[in-house]
Amino acid sequence: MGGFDQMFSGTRAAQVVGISYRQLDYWARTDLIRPSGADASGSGSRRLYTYRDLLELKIIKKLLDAGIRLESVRDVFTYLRDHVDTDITSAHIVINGSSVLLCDGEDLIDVLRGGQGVLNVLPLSGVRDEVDSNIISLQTESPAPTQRAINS
Amino acid sequence: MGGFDQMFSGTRAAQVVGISYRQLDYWARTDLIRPSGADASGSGSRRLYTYRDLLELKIIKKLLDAGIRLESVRDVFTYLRDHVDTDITSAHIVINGSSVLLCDGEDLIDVLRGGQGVLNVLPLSGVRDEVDSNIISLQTESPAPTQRAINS
DNA sequence: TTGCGTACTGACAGCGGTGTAGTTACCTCG
DNA sequence: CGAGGTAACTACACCGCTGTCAGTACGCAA
Repeated sequence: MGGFDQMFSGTRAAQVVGISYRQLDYWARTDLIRPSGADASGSGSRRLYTYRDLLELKIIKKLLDAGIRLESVRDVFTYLRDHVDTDITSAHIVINGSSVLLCDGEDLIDVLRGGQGVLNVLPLSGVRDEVDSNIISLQTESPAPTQRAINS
Repeated sequence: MGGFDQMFSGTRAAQVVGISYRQLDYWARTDLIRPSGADASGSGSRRLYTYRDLLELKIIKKLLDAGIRLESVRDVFTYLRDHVDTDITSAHIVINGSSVLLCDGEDLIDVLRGGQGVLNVLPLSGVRDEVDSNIISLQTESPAPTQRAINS
């Protein structure tokens, strides 16, 4: 799947990730996740989301589906962006109160064993697969317009 | 700590657990957790919470503190009460979507390794300790009234 | 350039959860 | 029994999030 250079409109991004446009809009307006390709610039303009944006959107959705409050998800992403530079598709995200780790293997088990509070553990193994799969199936159902590399 | 036969008023229960009375009241009214000793029967009446109620309240608080939505916590407790009979102070609560497990040791690691969605893991090791400790310290600050076995 | 499609925008409603404050009535003590 | 303290009750406000709908204006194809 060589979708790294693809750009996705707001509408398409919401479809791929499986959220409502309203949610996407609200998250962008309230700075949870803004489109990296192009931000909105008024009525009728187009947001452009990168492939990496879509992965992040999917992670947010998974956390919400797991019952995490959006307000907590905000804290998680703020922390992640300030402290974690590595590729977000590796391993597991482990949320321990206000700290967030990326770990796997024995590290993961250590964290688990050492915990006193609630841990939220999100395996990232399926995130990319699901996004890729949705990009393809939606492309089949409603192909992108003529212009290259824009999914809208 | 031989508090198993103790009864706690609503006010005291909220103090011990570290929540507002408003929260406790709302949770009781909306059936998240009702007092097992005695339910409210009108203005001026007294709720009575058992020690086990306090443990459950504490678990709820810990889940909320971890950013879990109250609505999700409701689902967890509904499931727990329907499916899990064992002593709730053992091991770890593992929430996997809409299913909830109590497990520890290798079971815990198996669940973790097999997961595709987000897991919420709550170690129960400290719950009893914290509740006990708070019962004692609050008893010292503001002792129970003369009537025996009622903490109010 | 024009016209159409539609993405963004703004407004408002509804819901859940929590805080605040006043009222009612129970409970306990003297 | 009566009085006082206070727990339960009720009302309402506020906030965050999500859904719905109508208006505005951008973007693209002809």
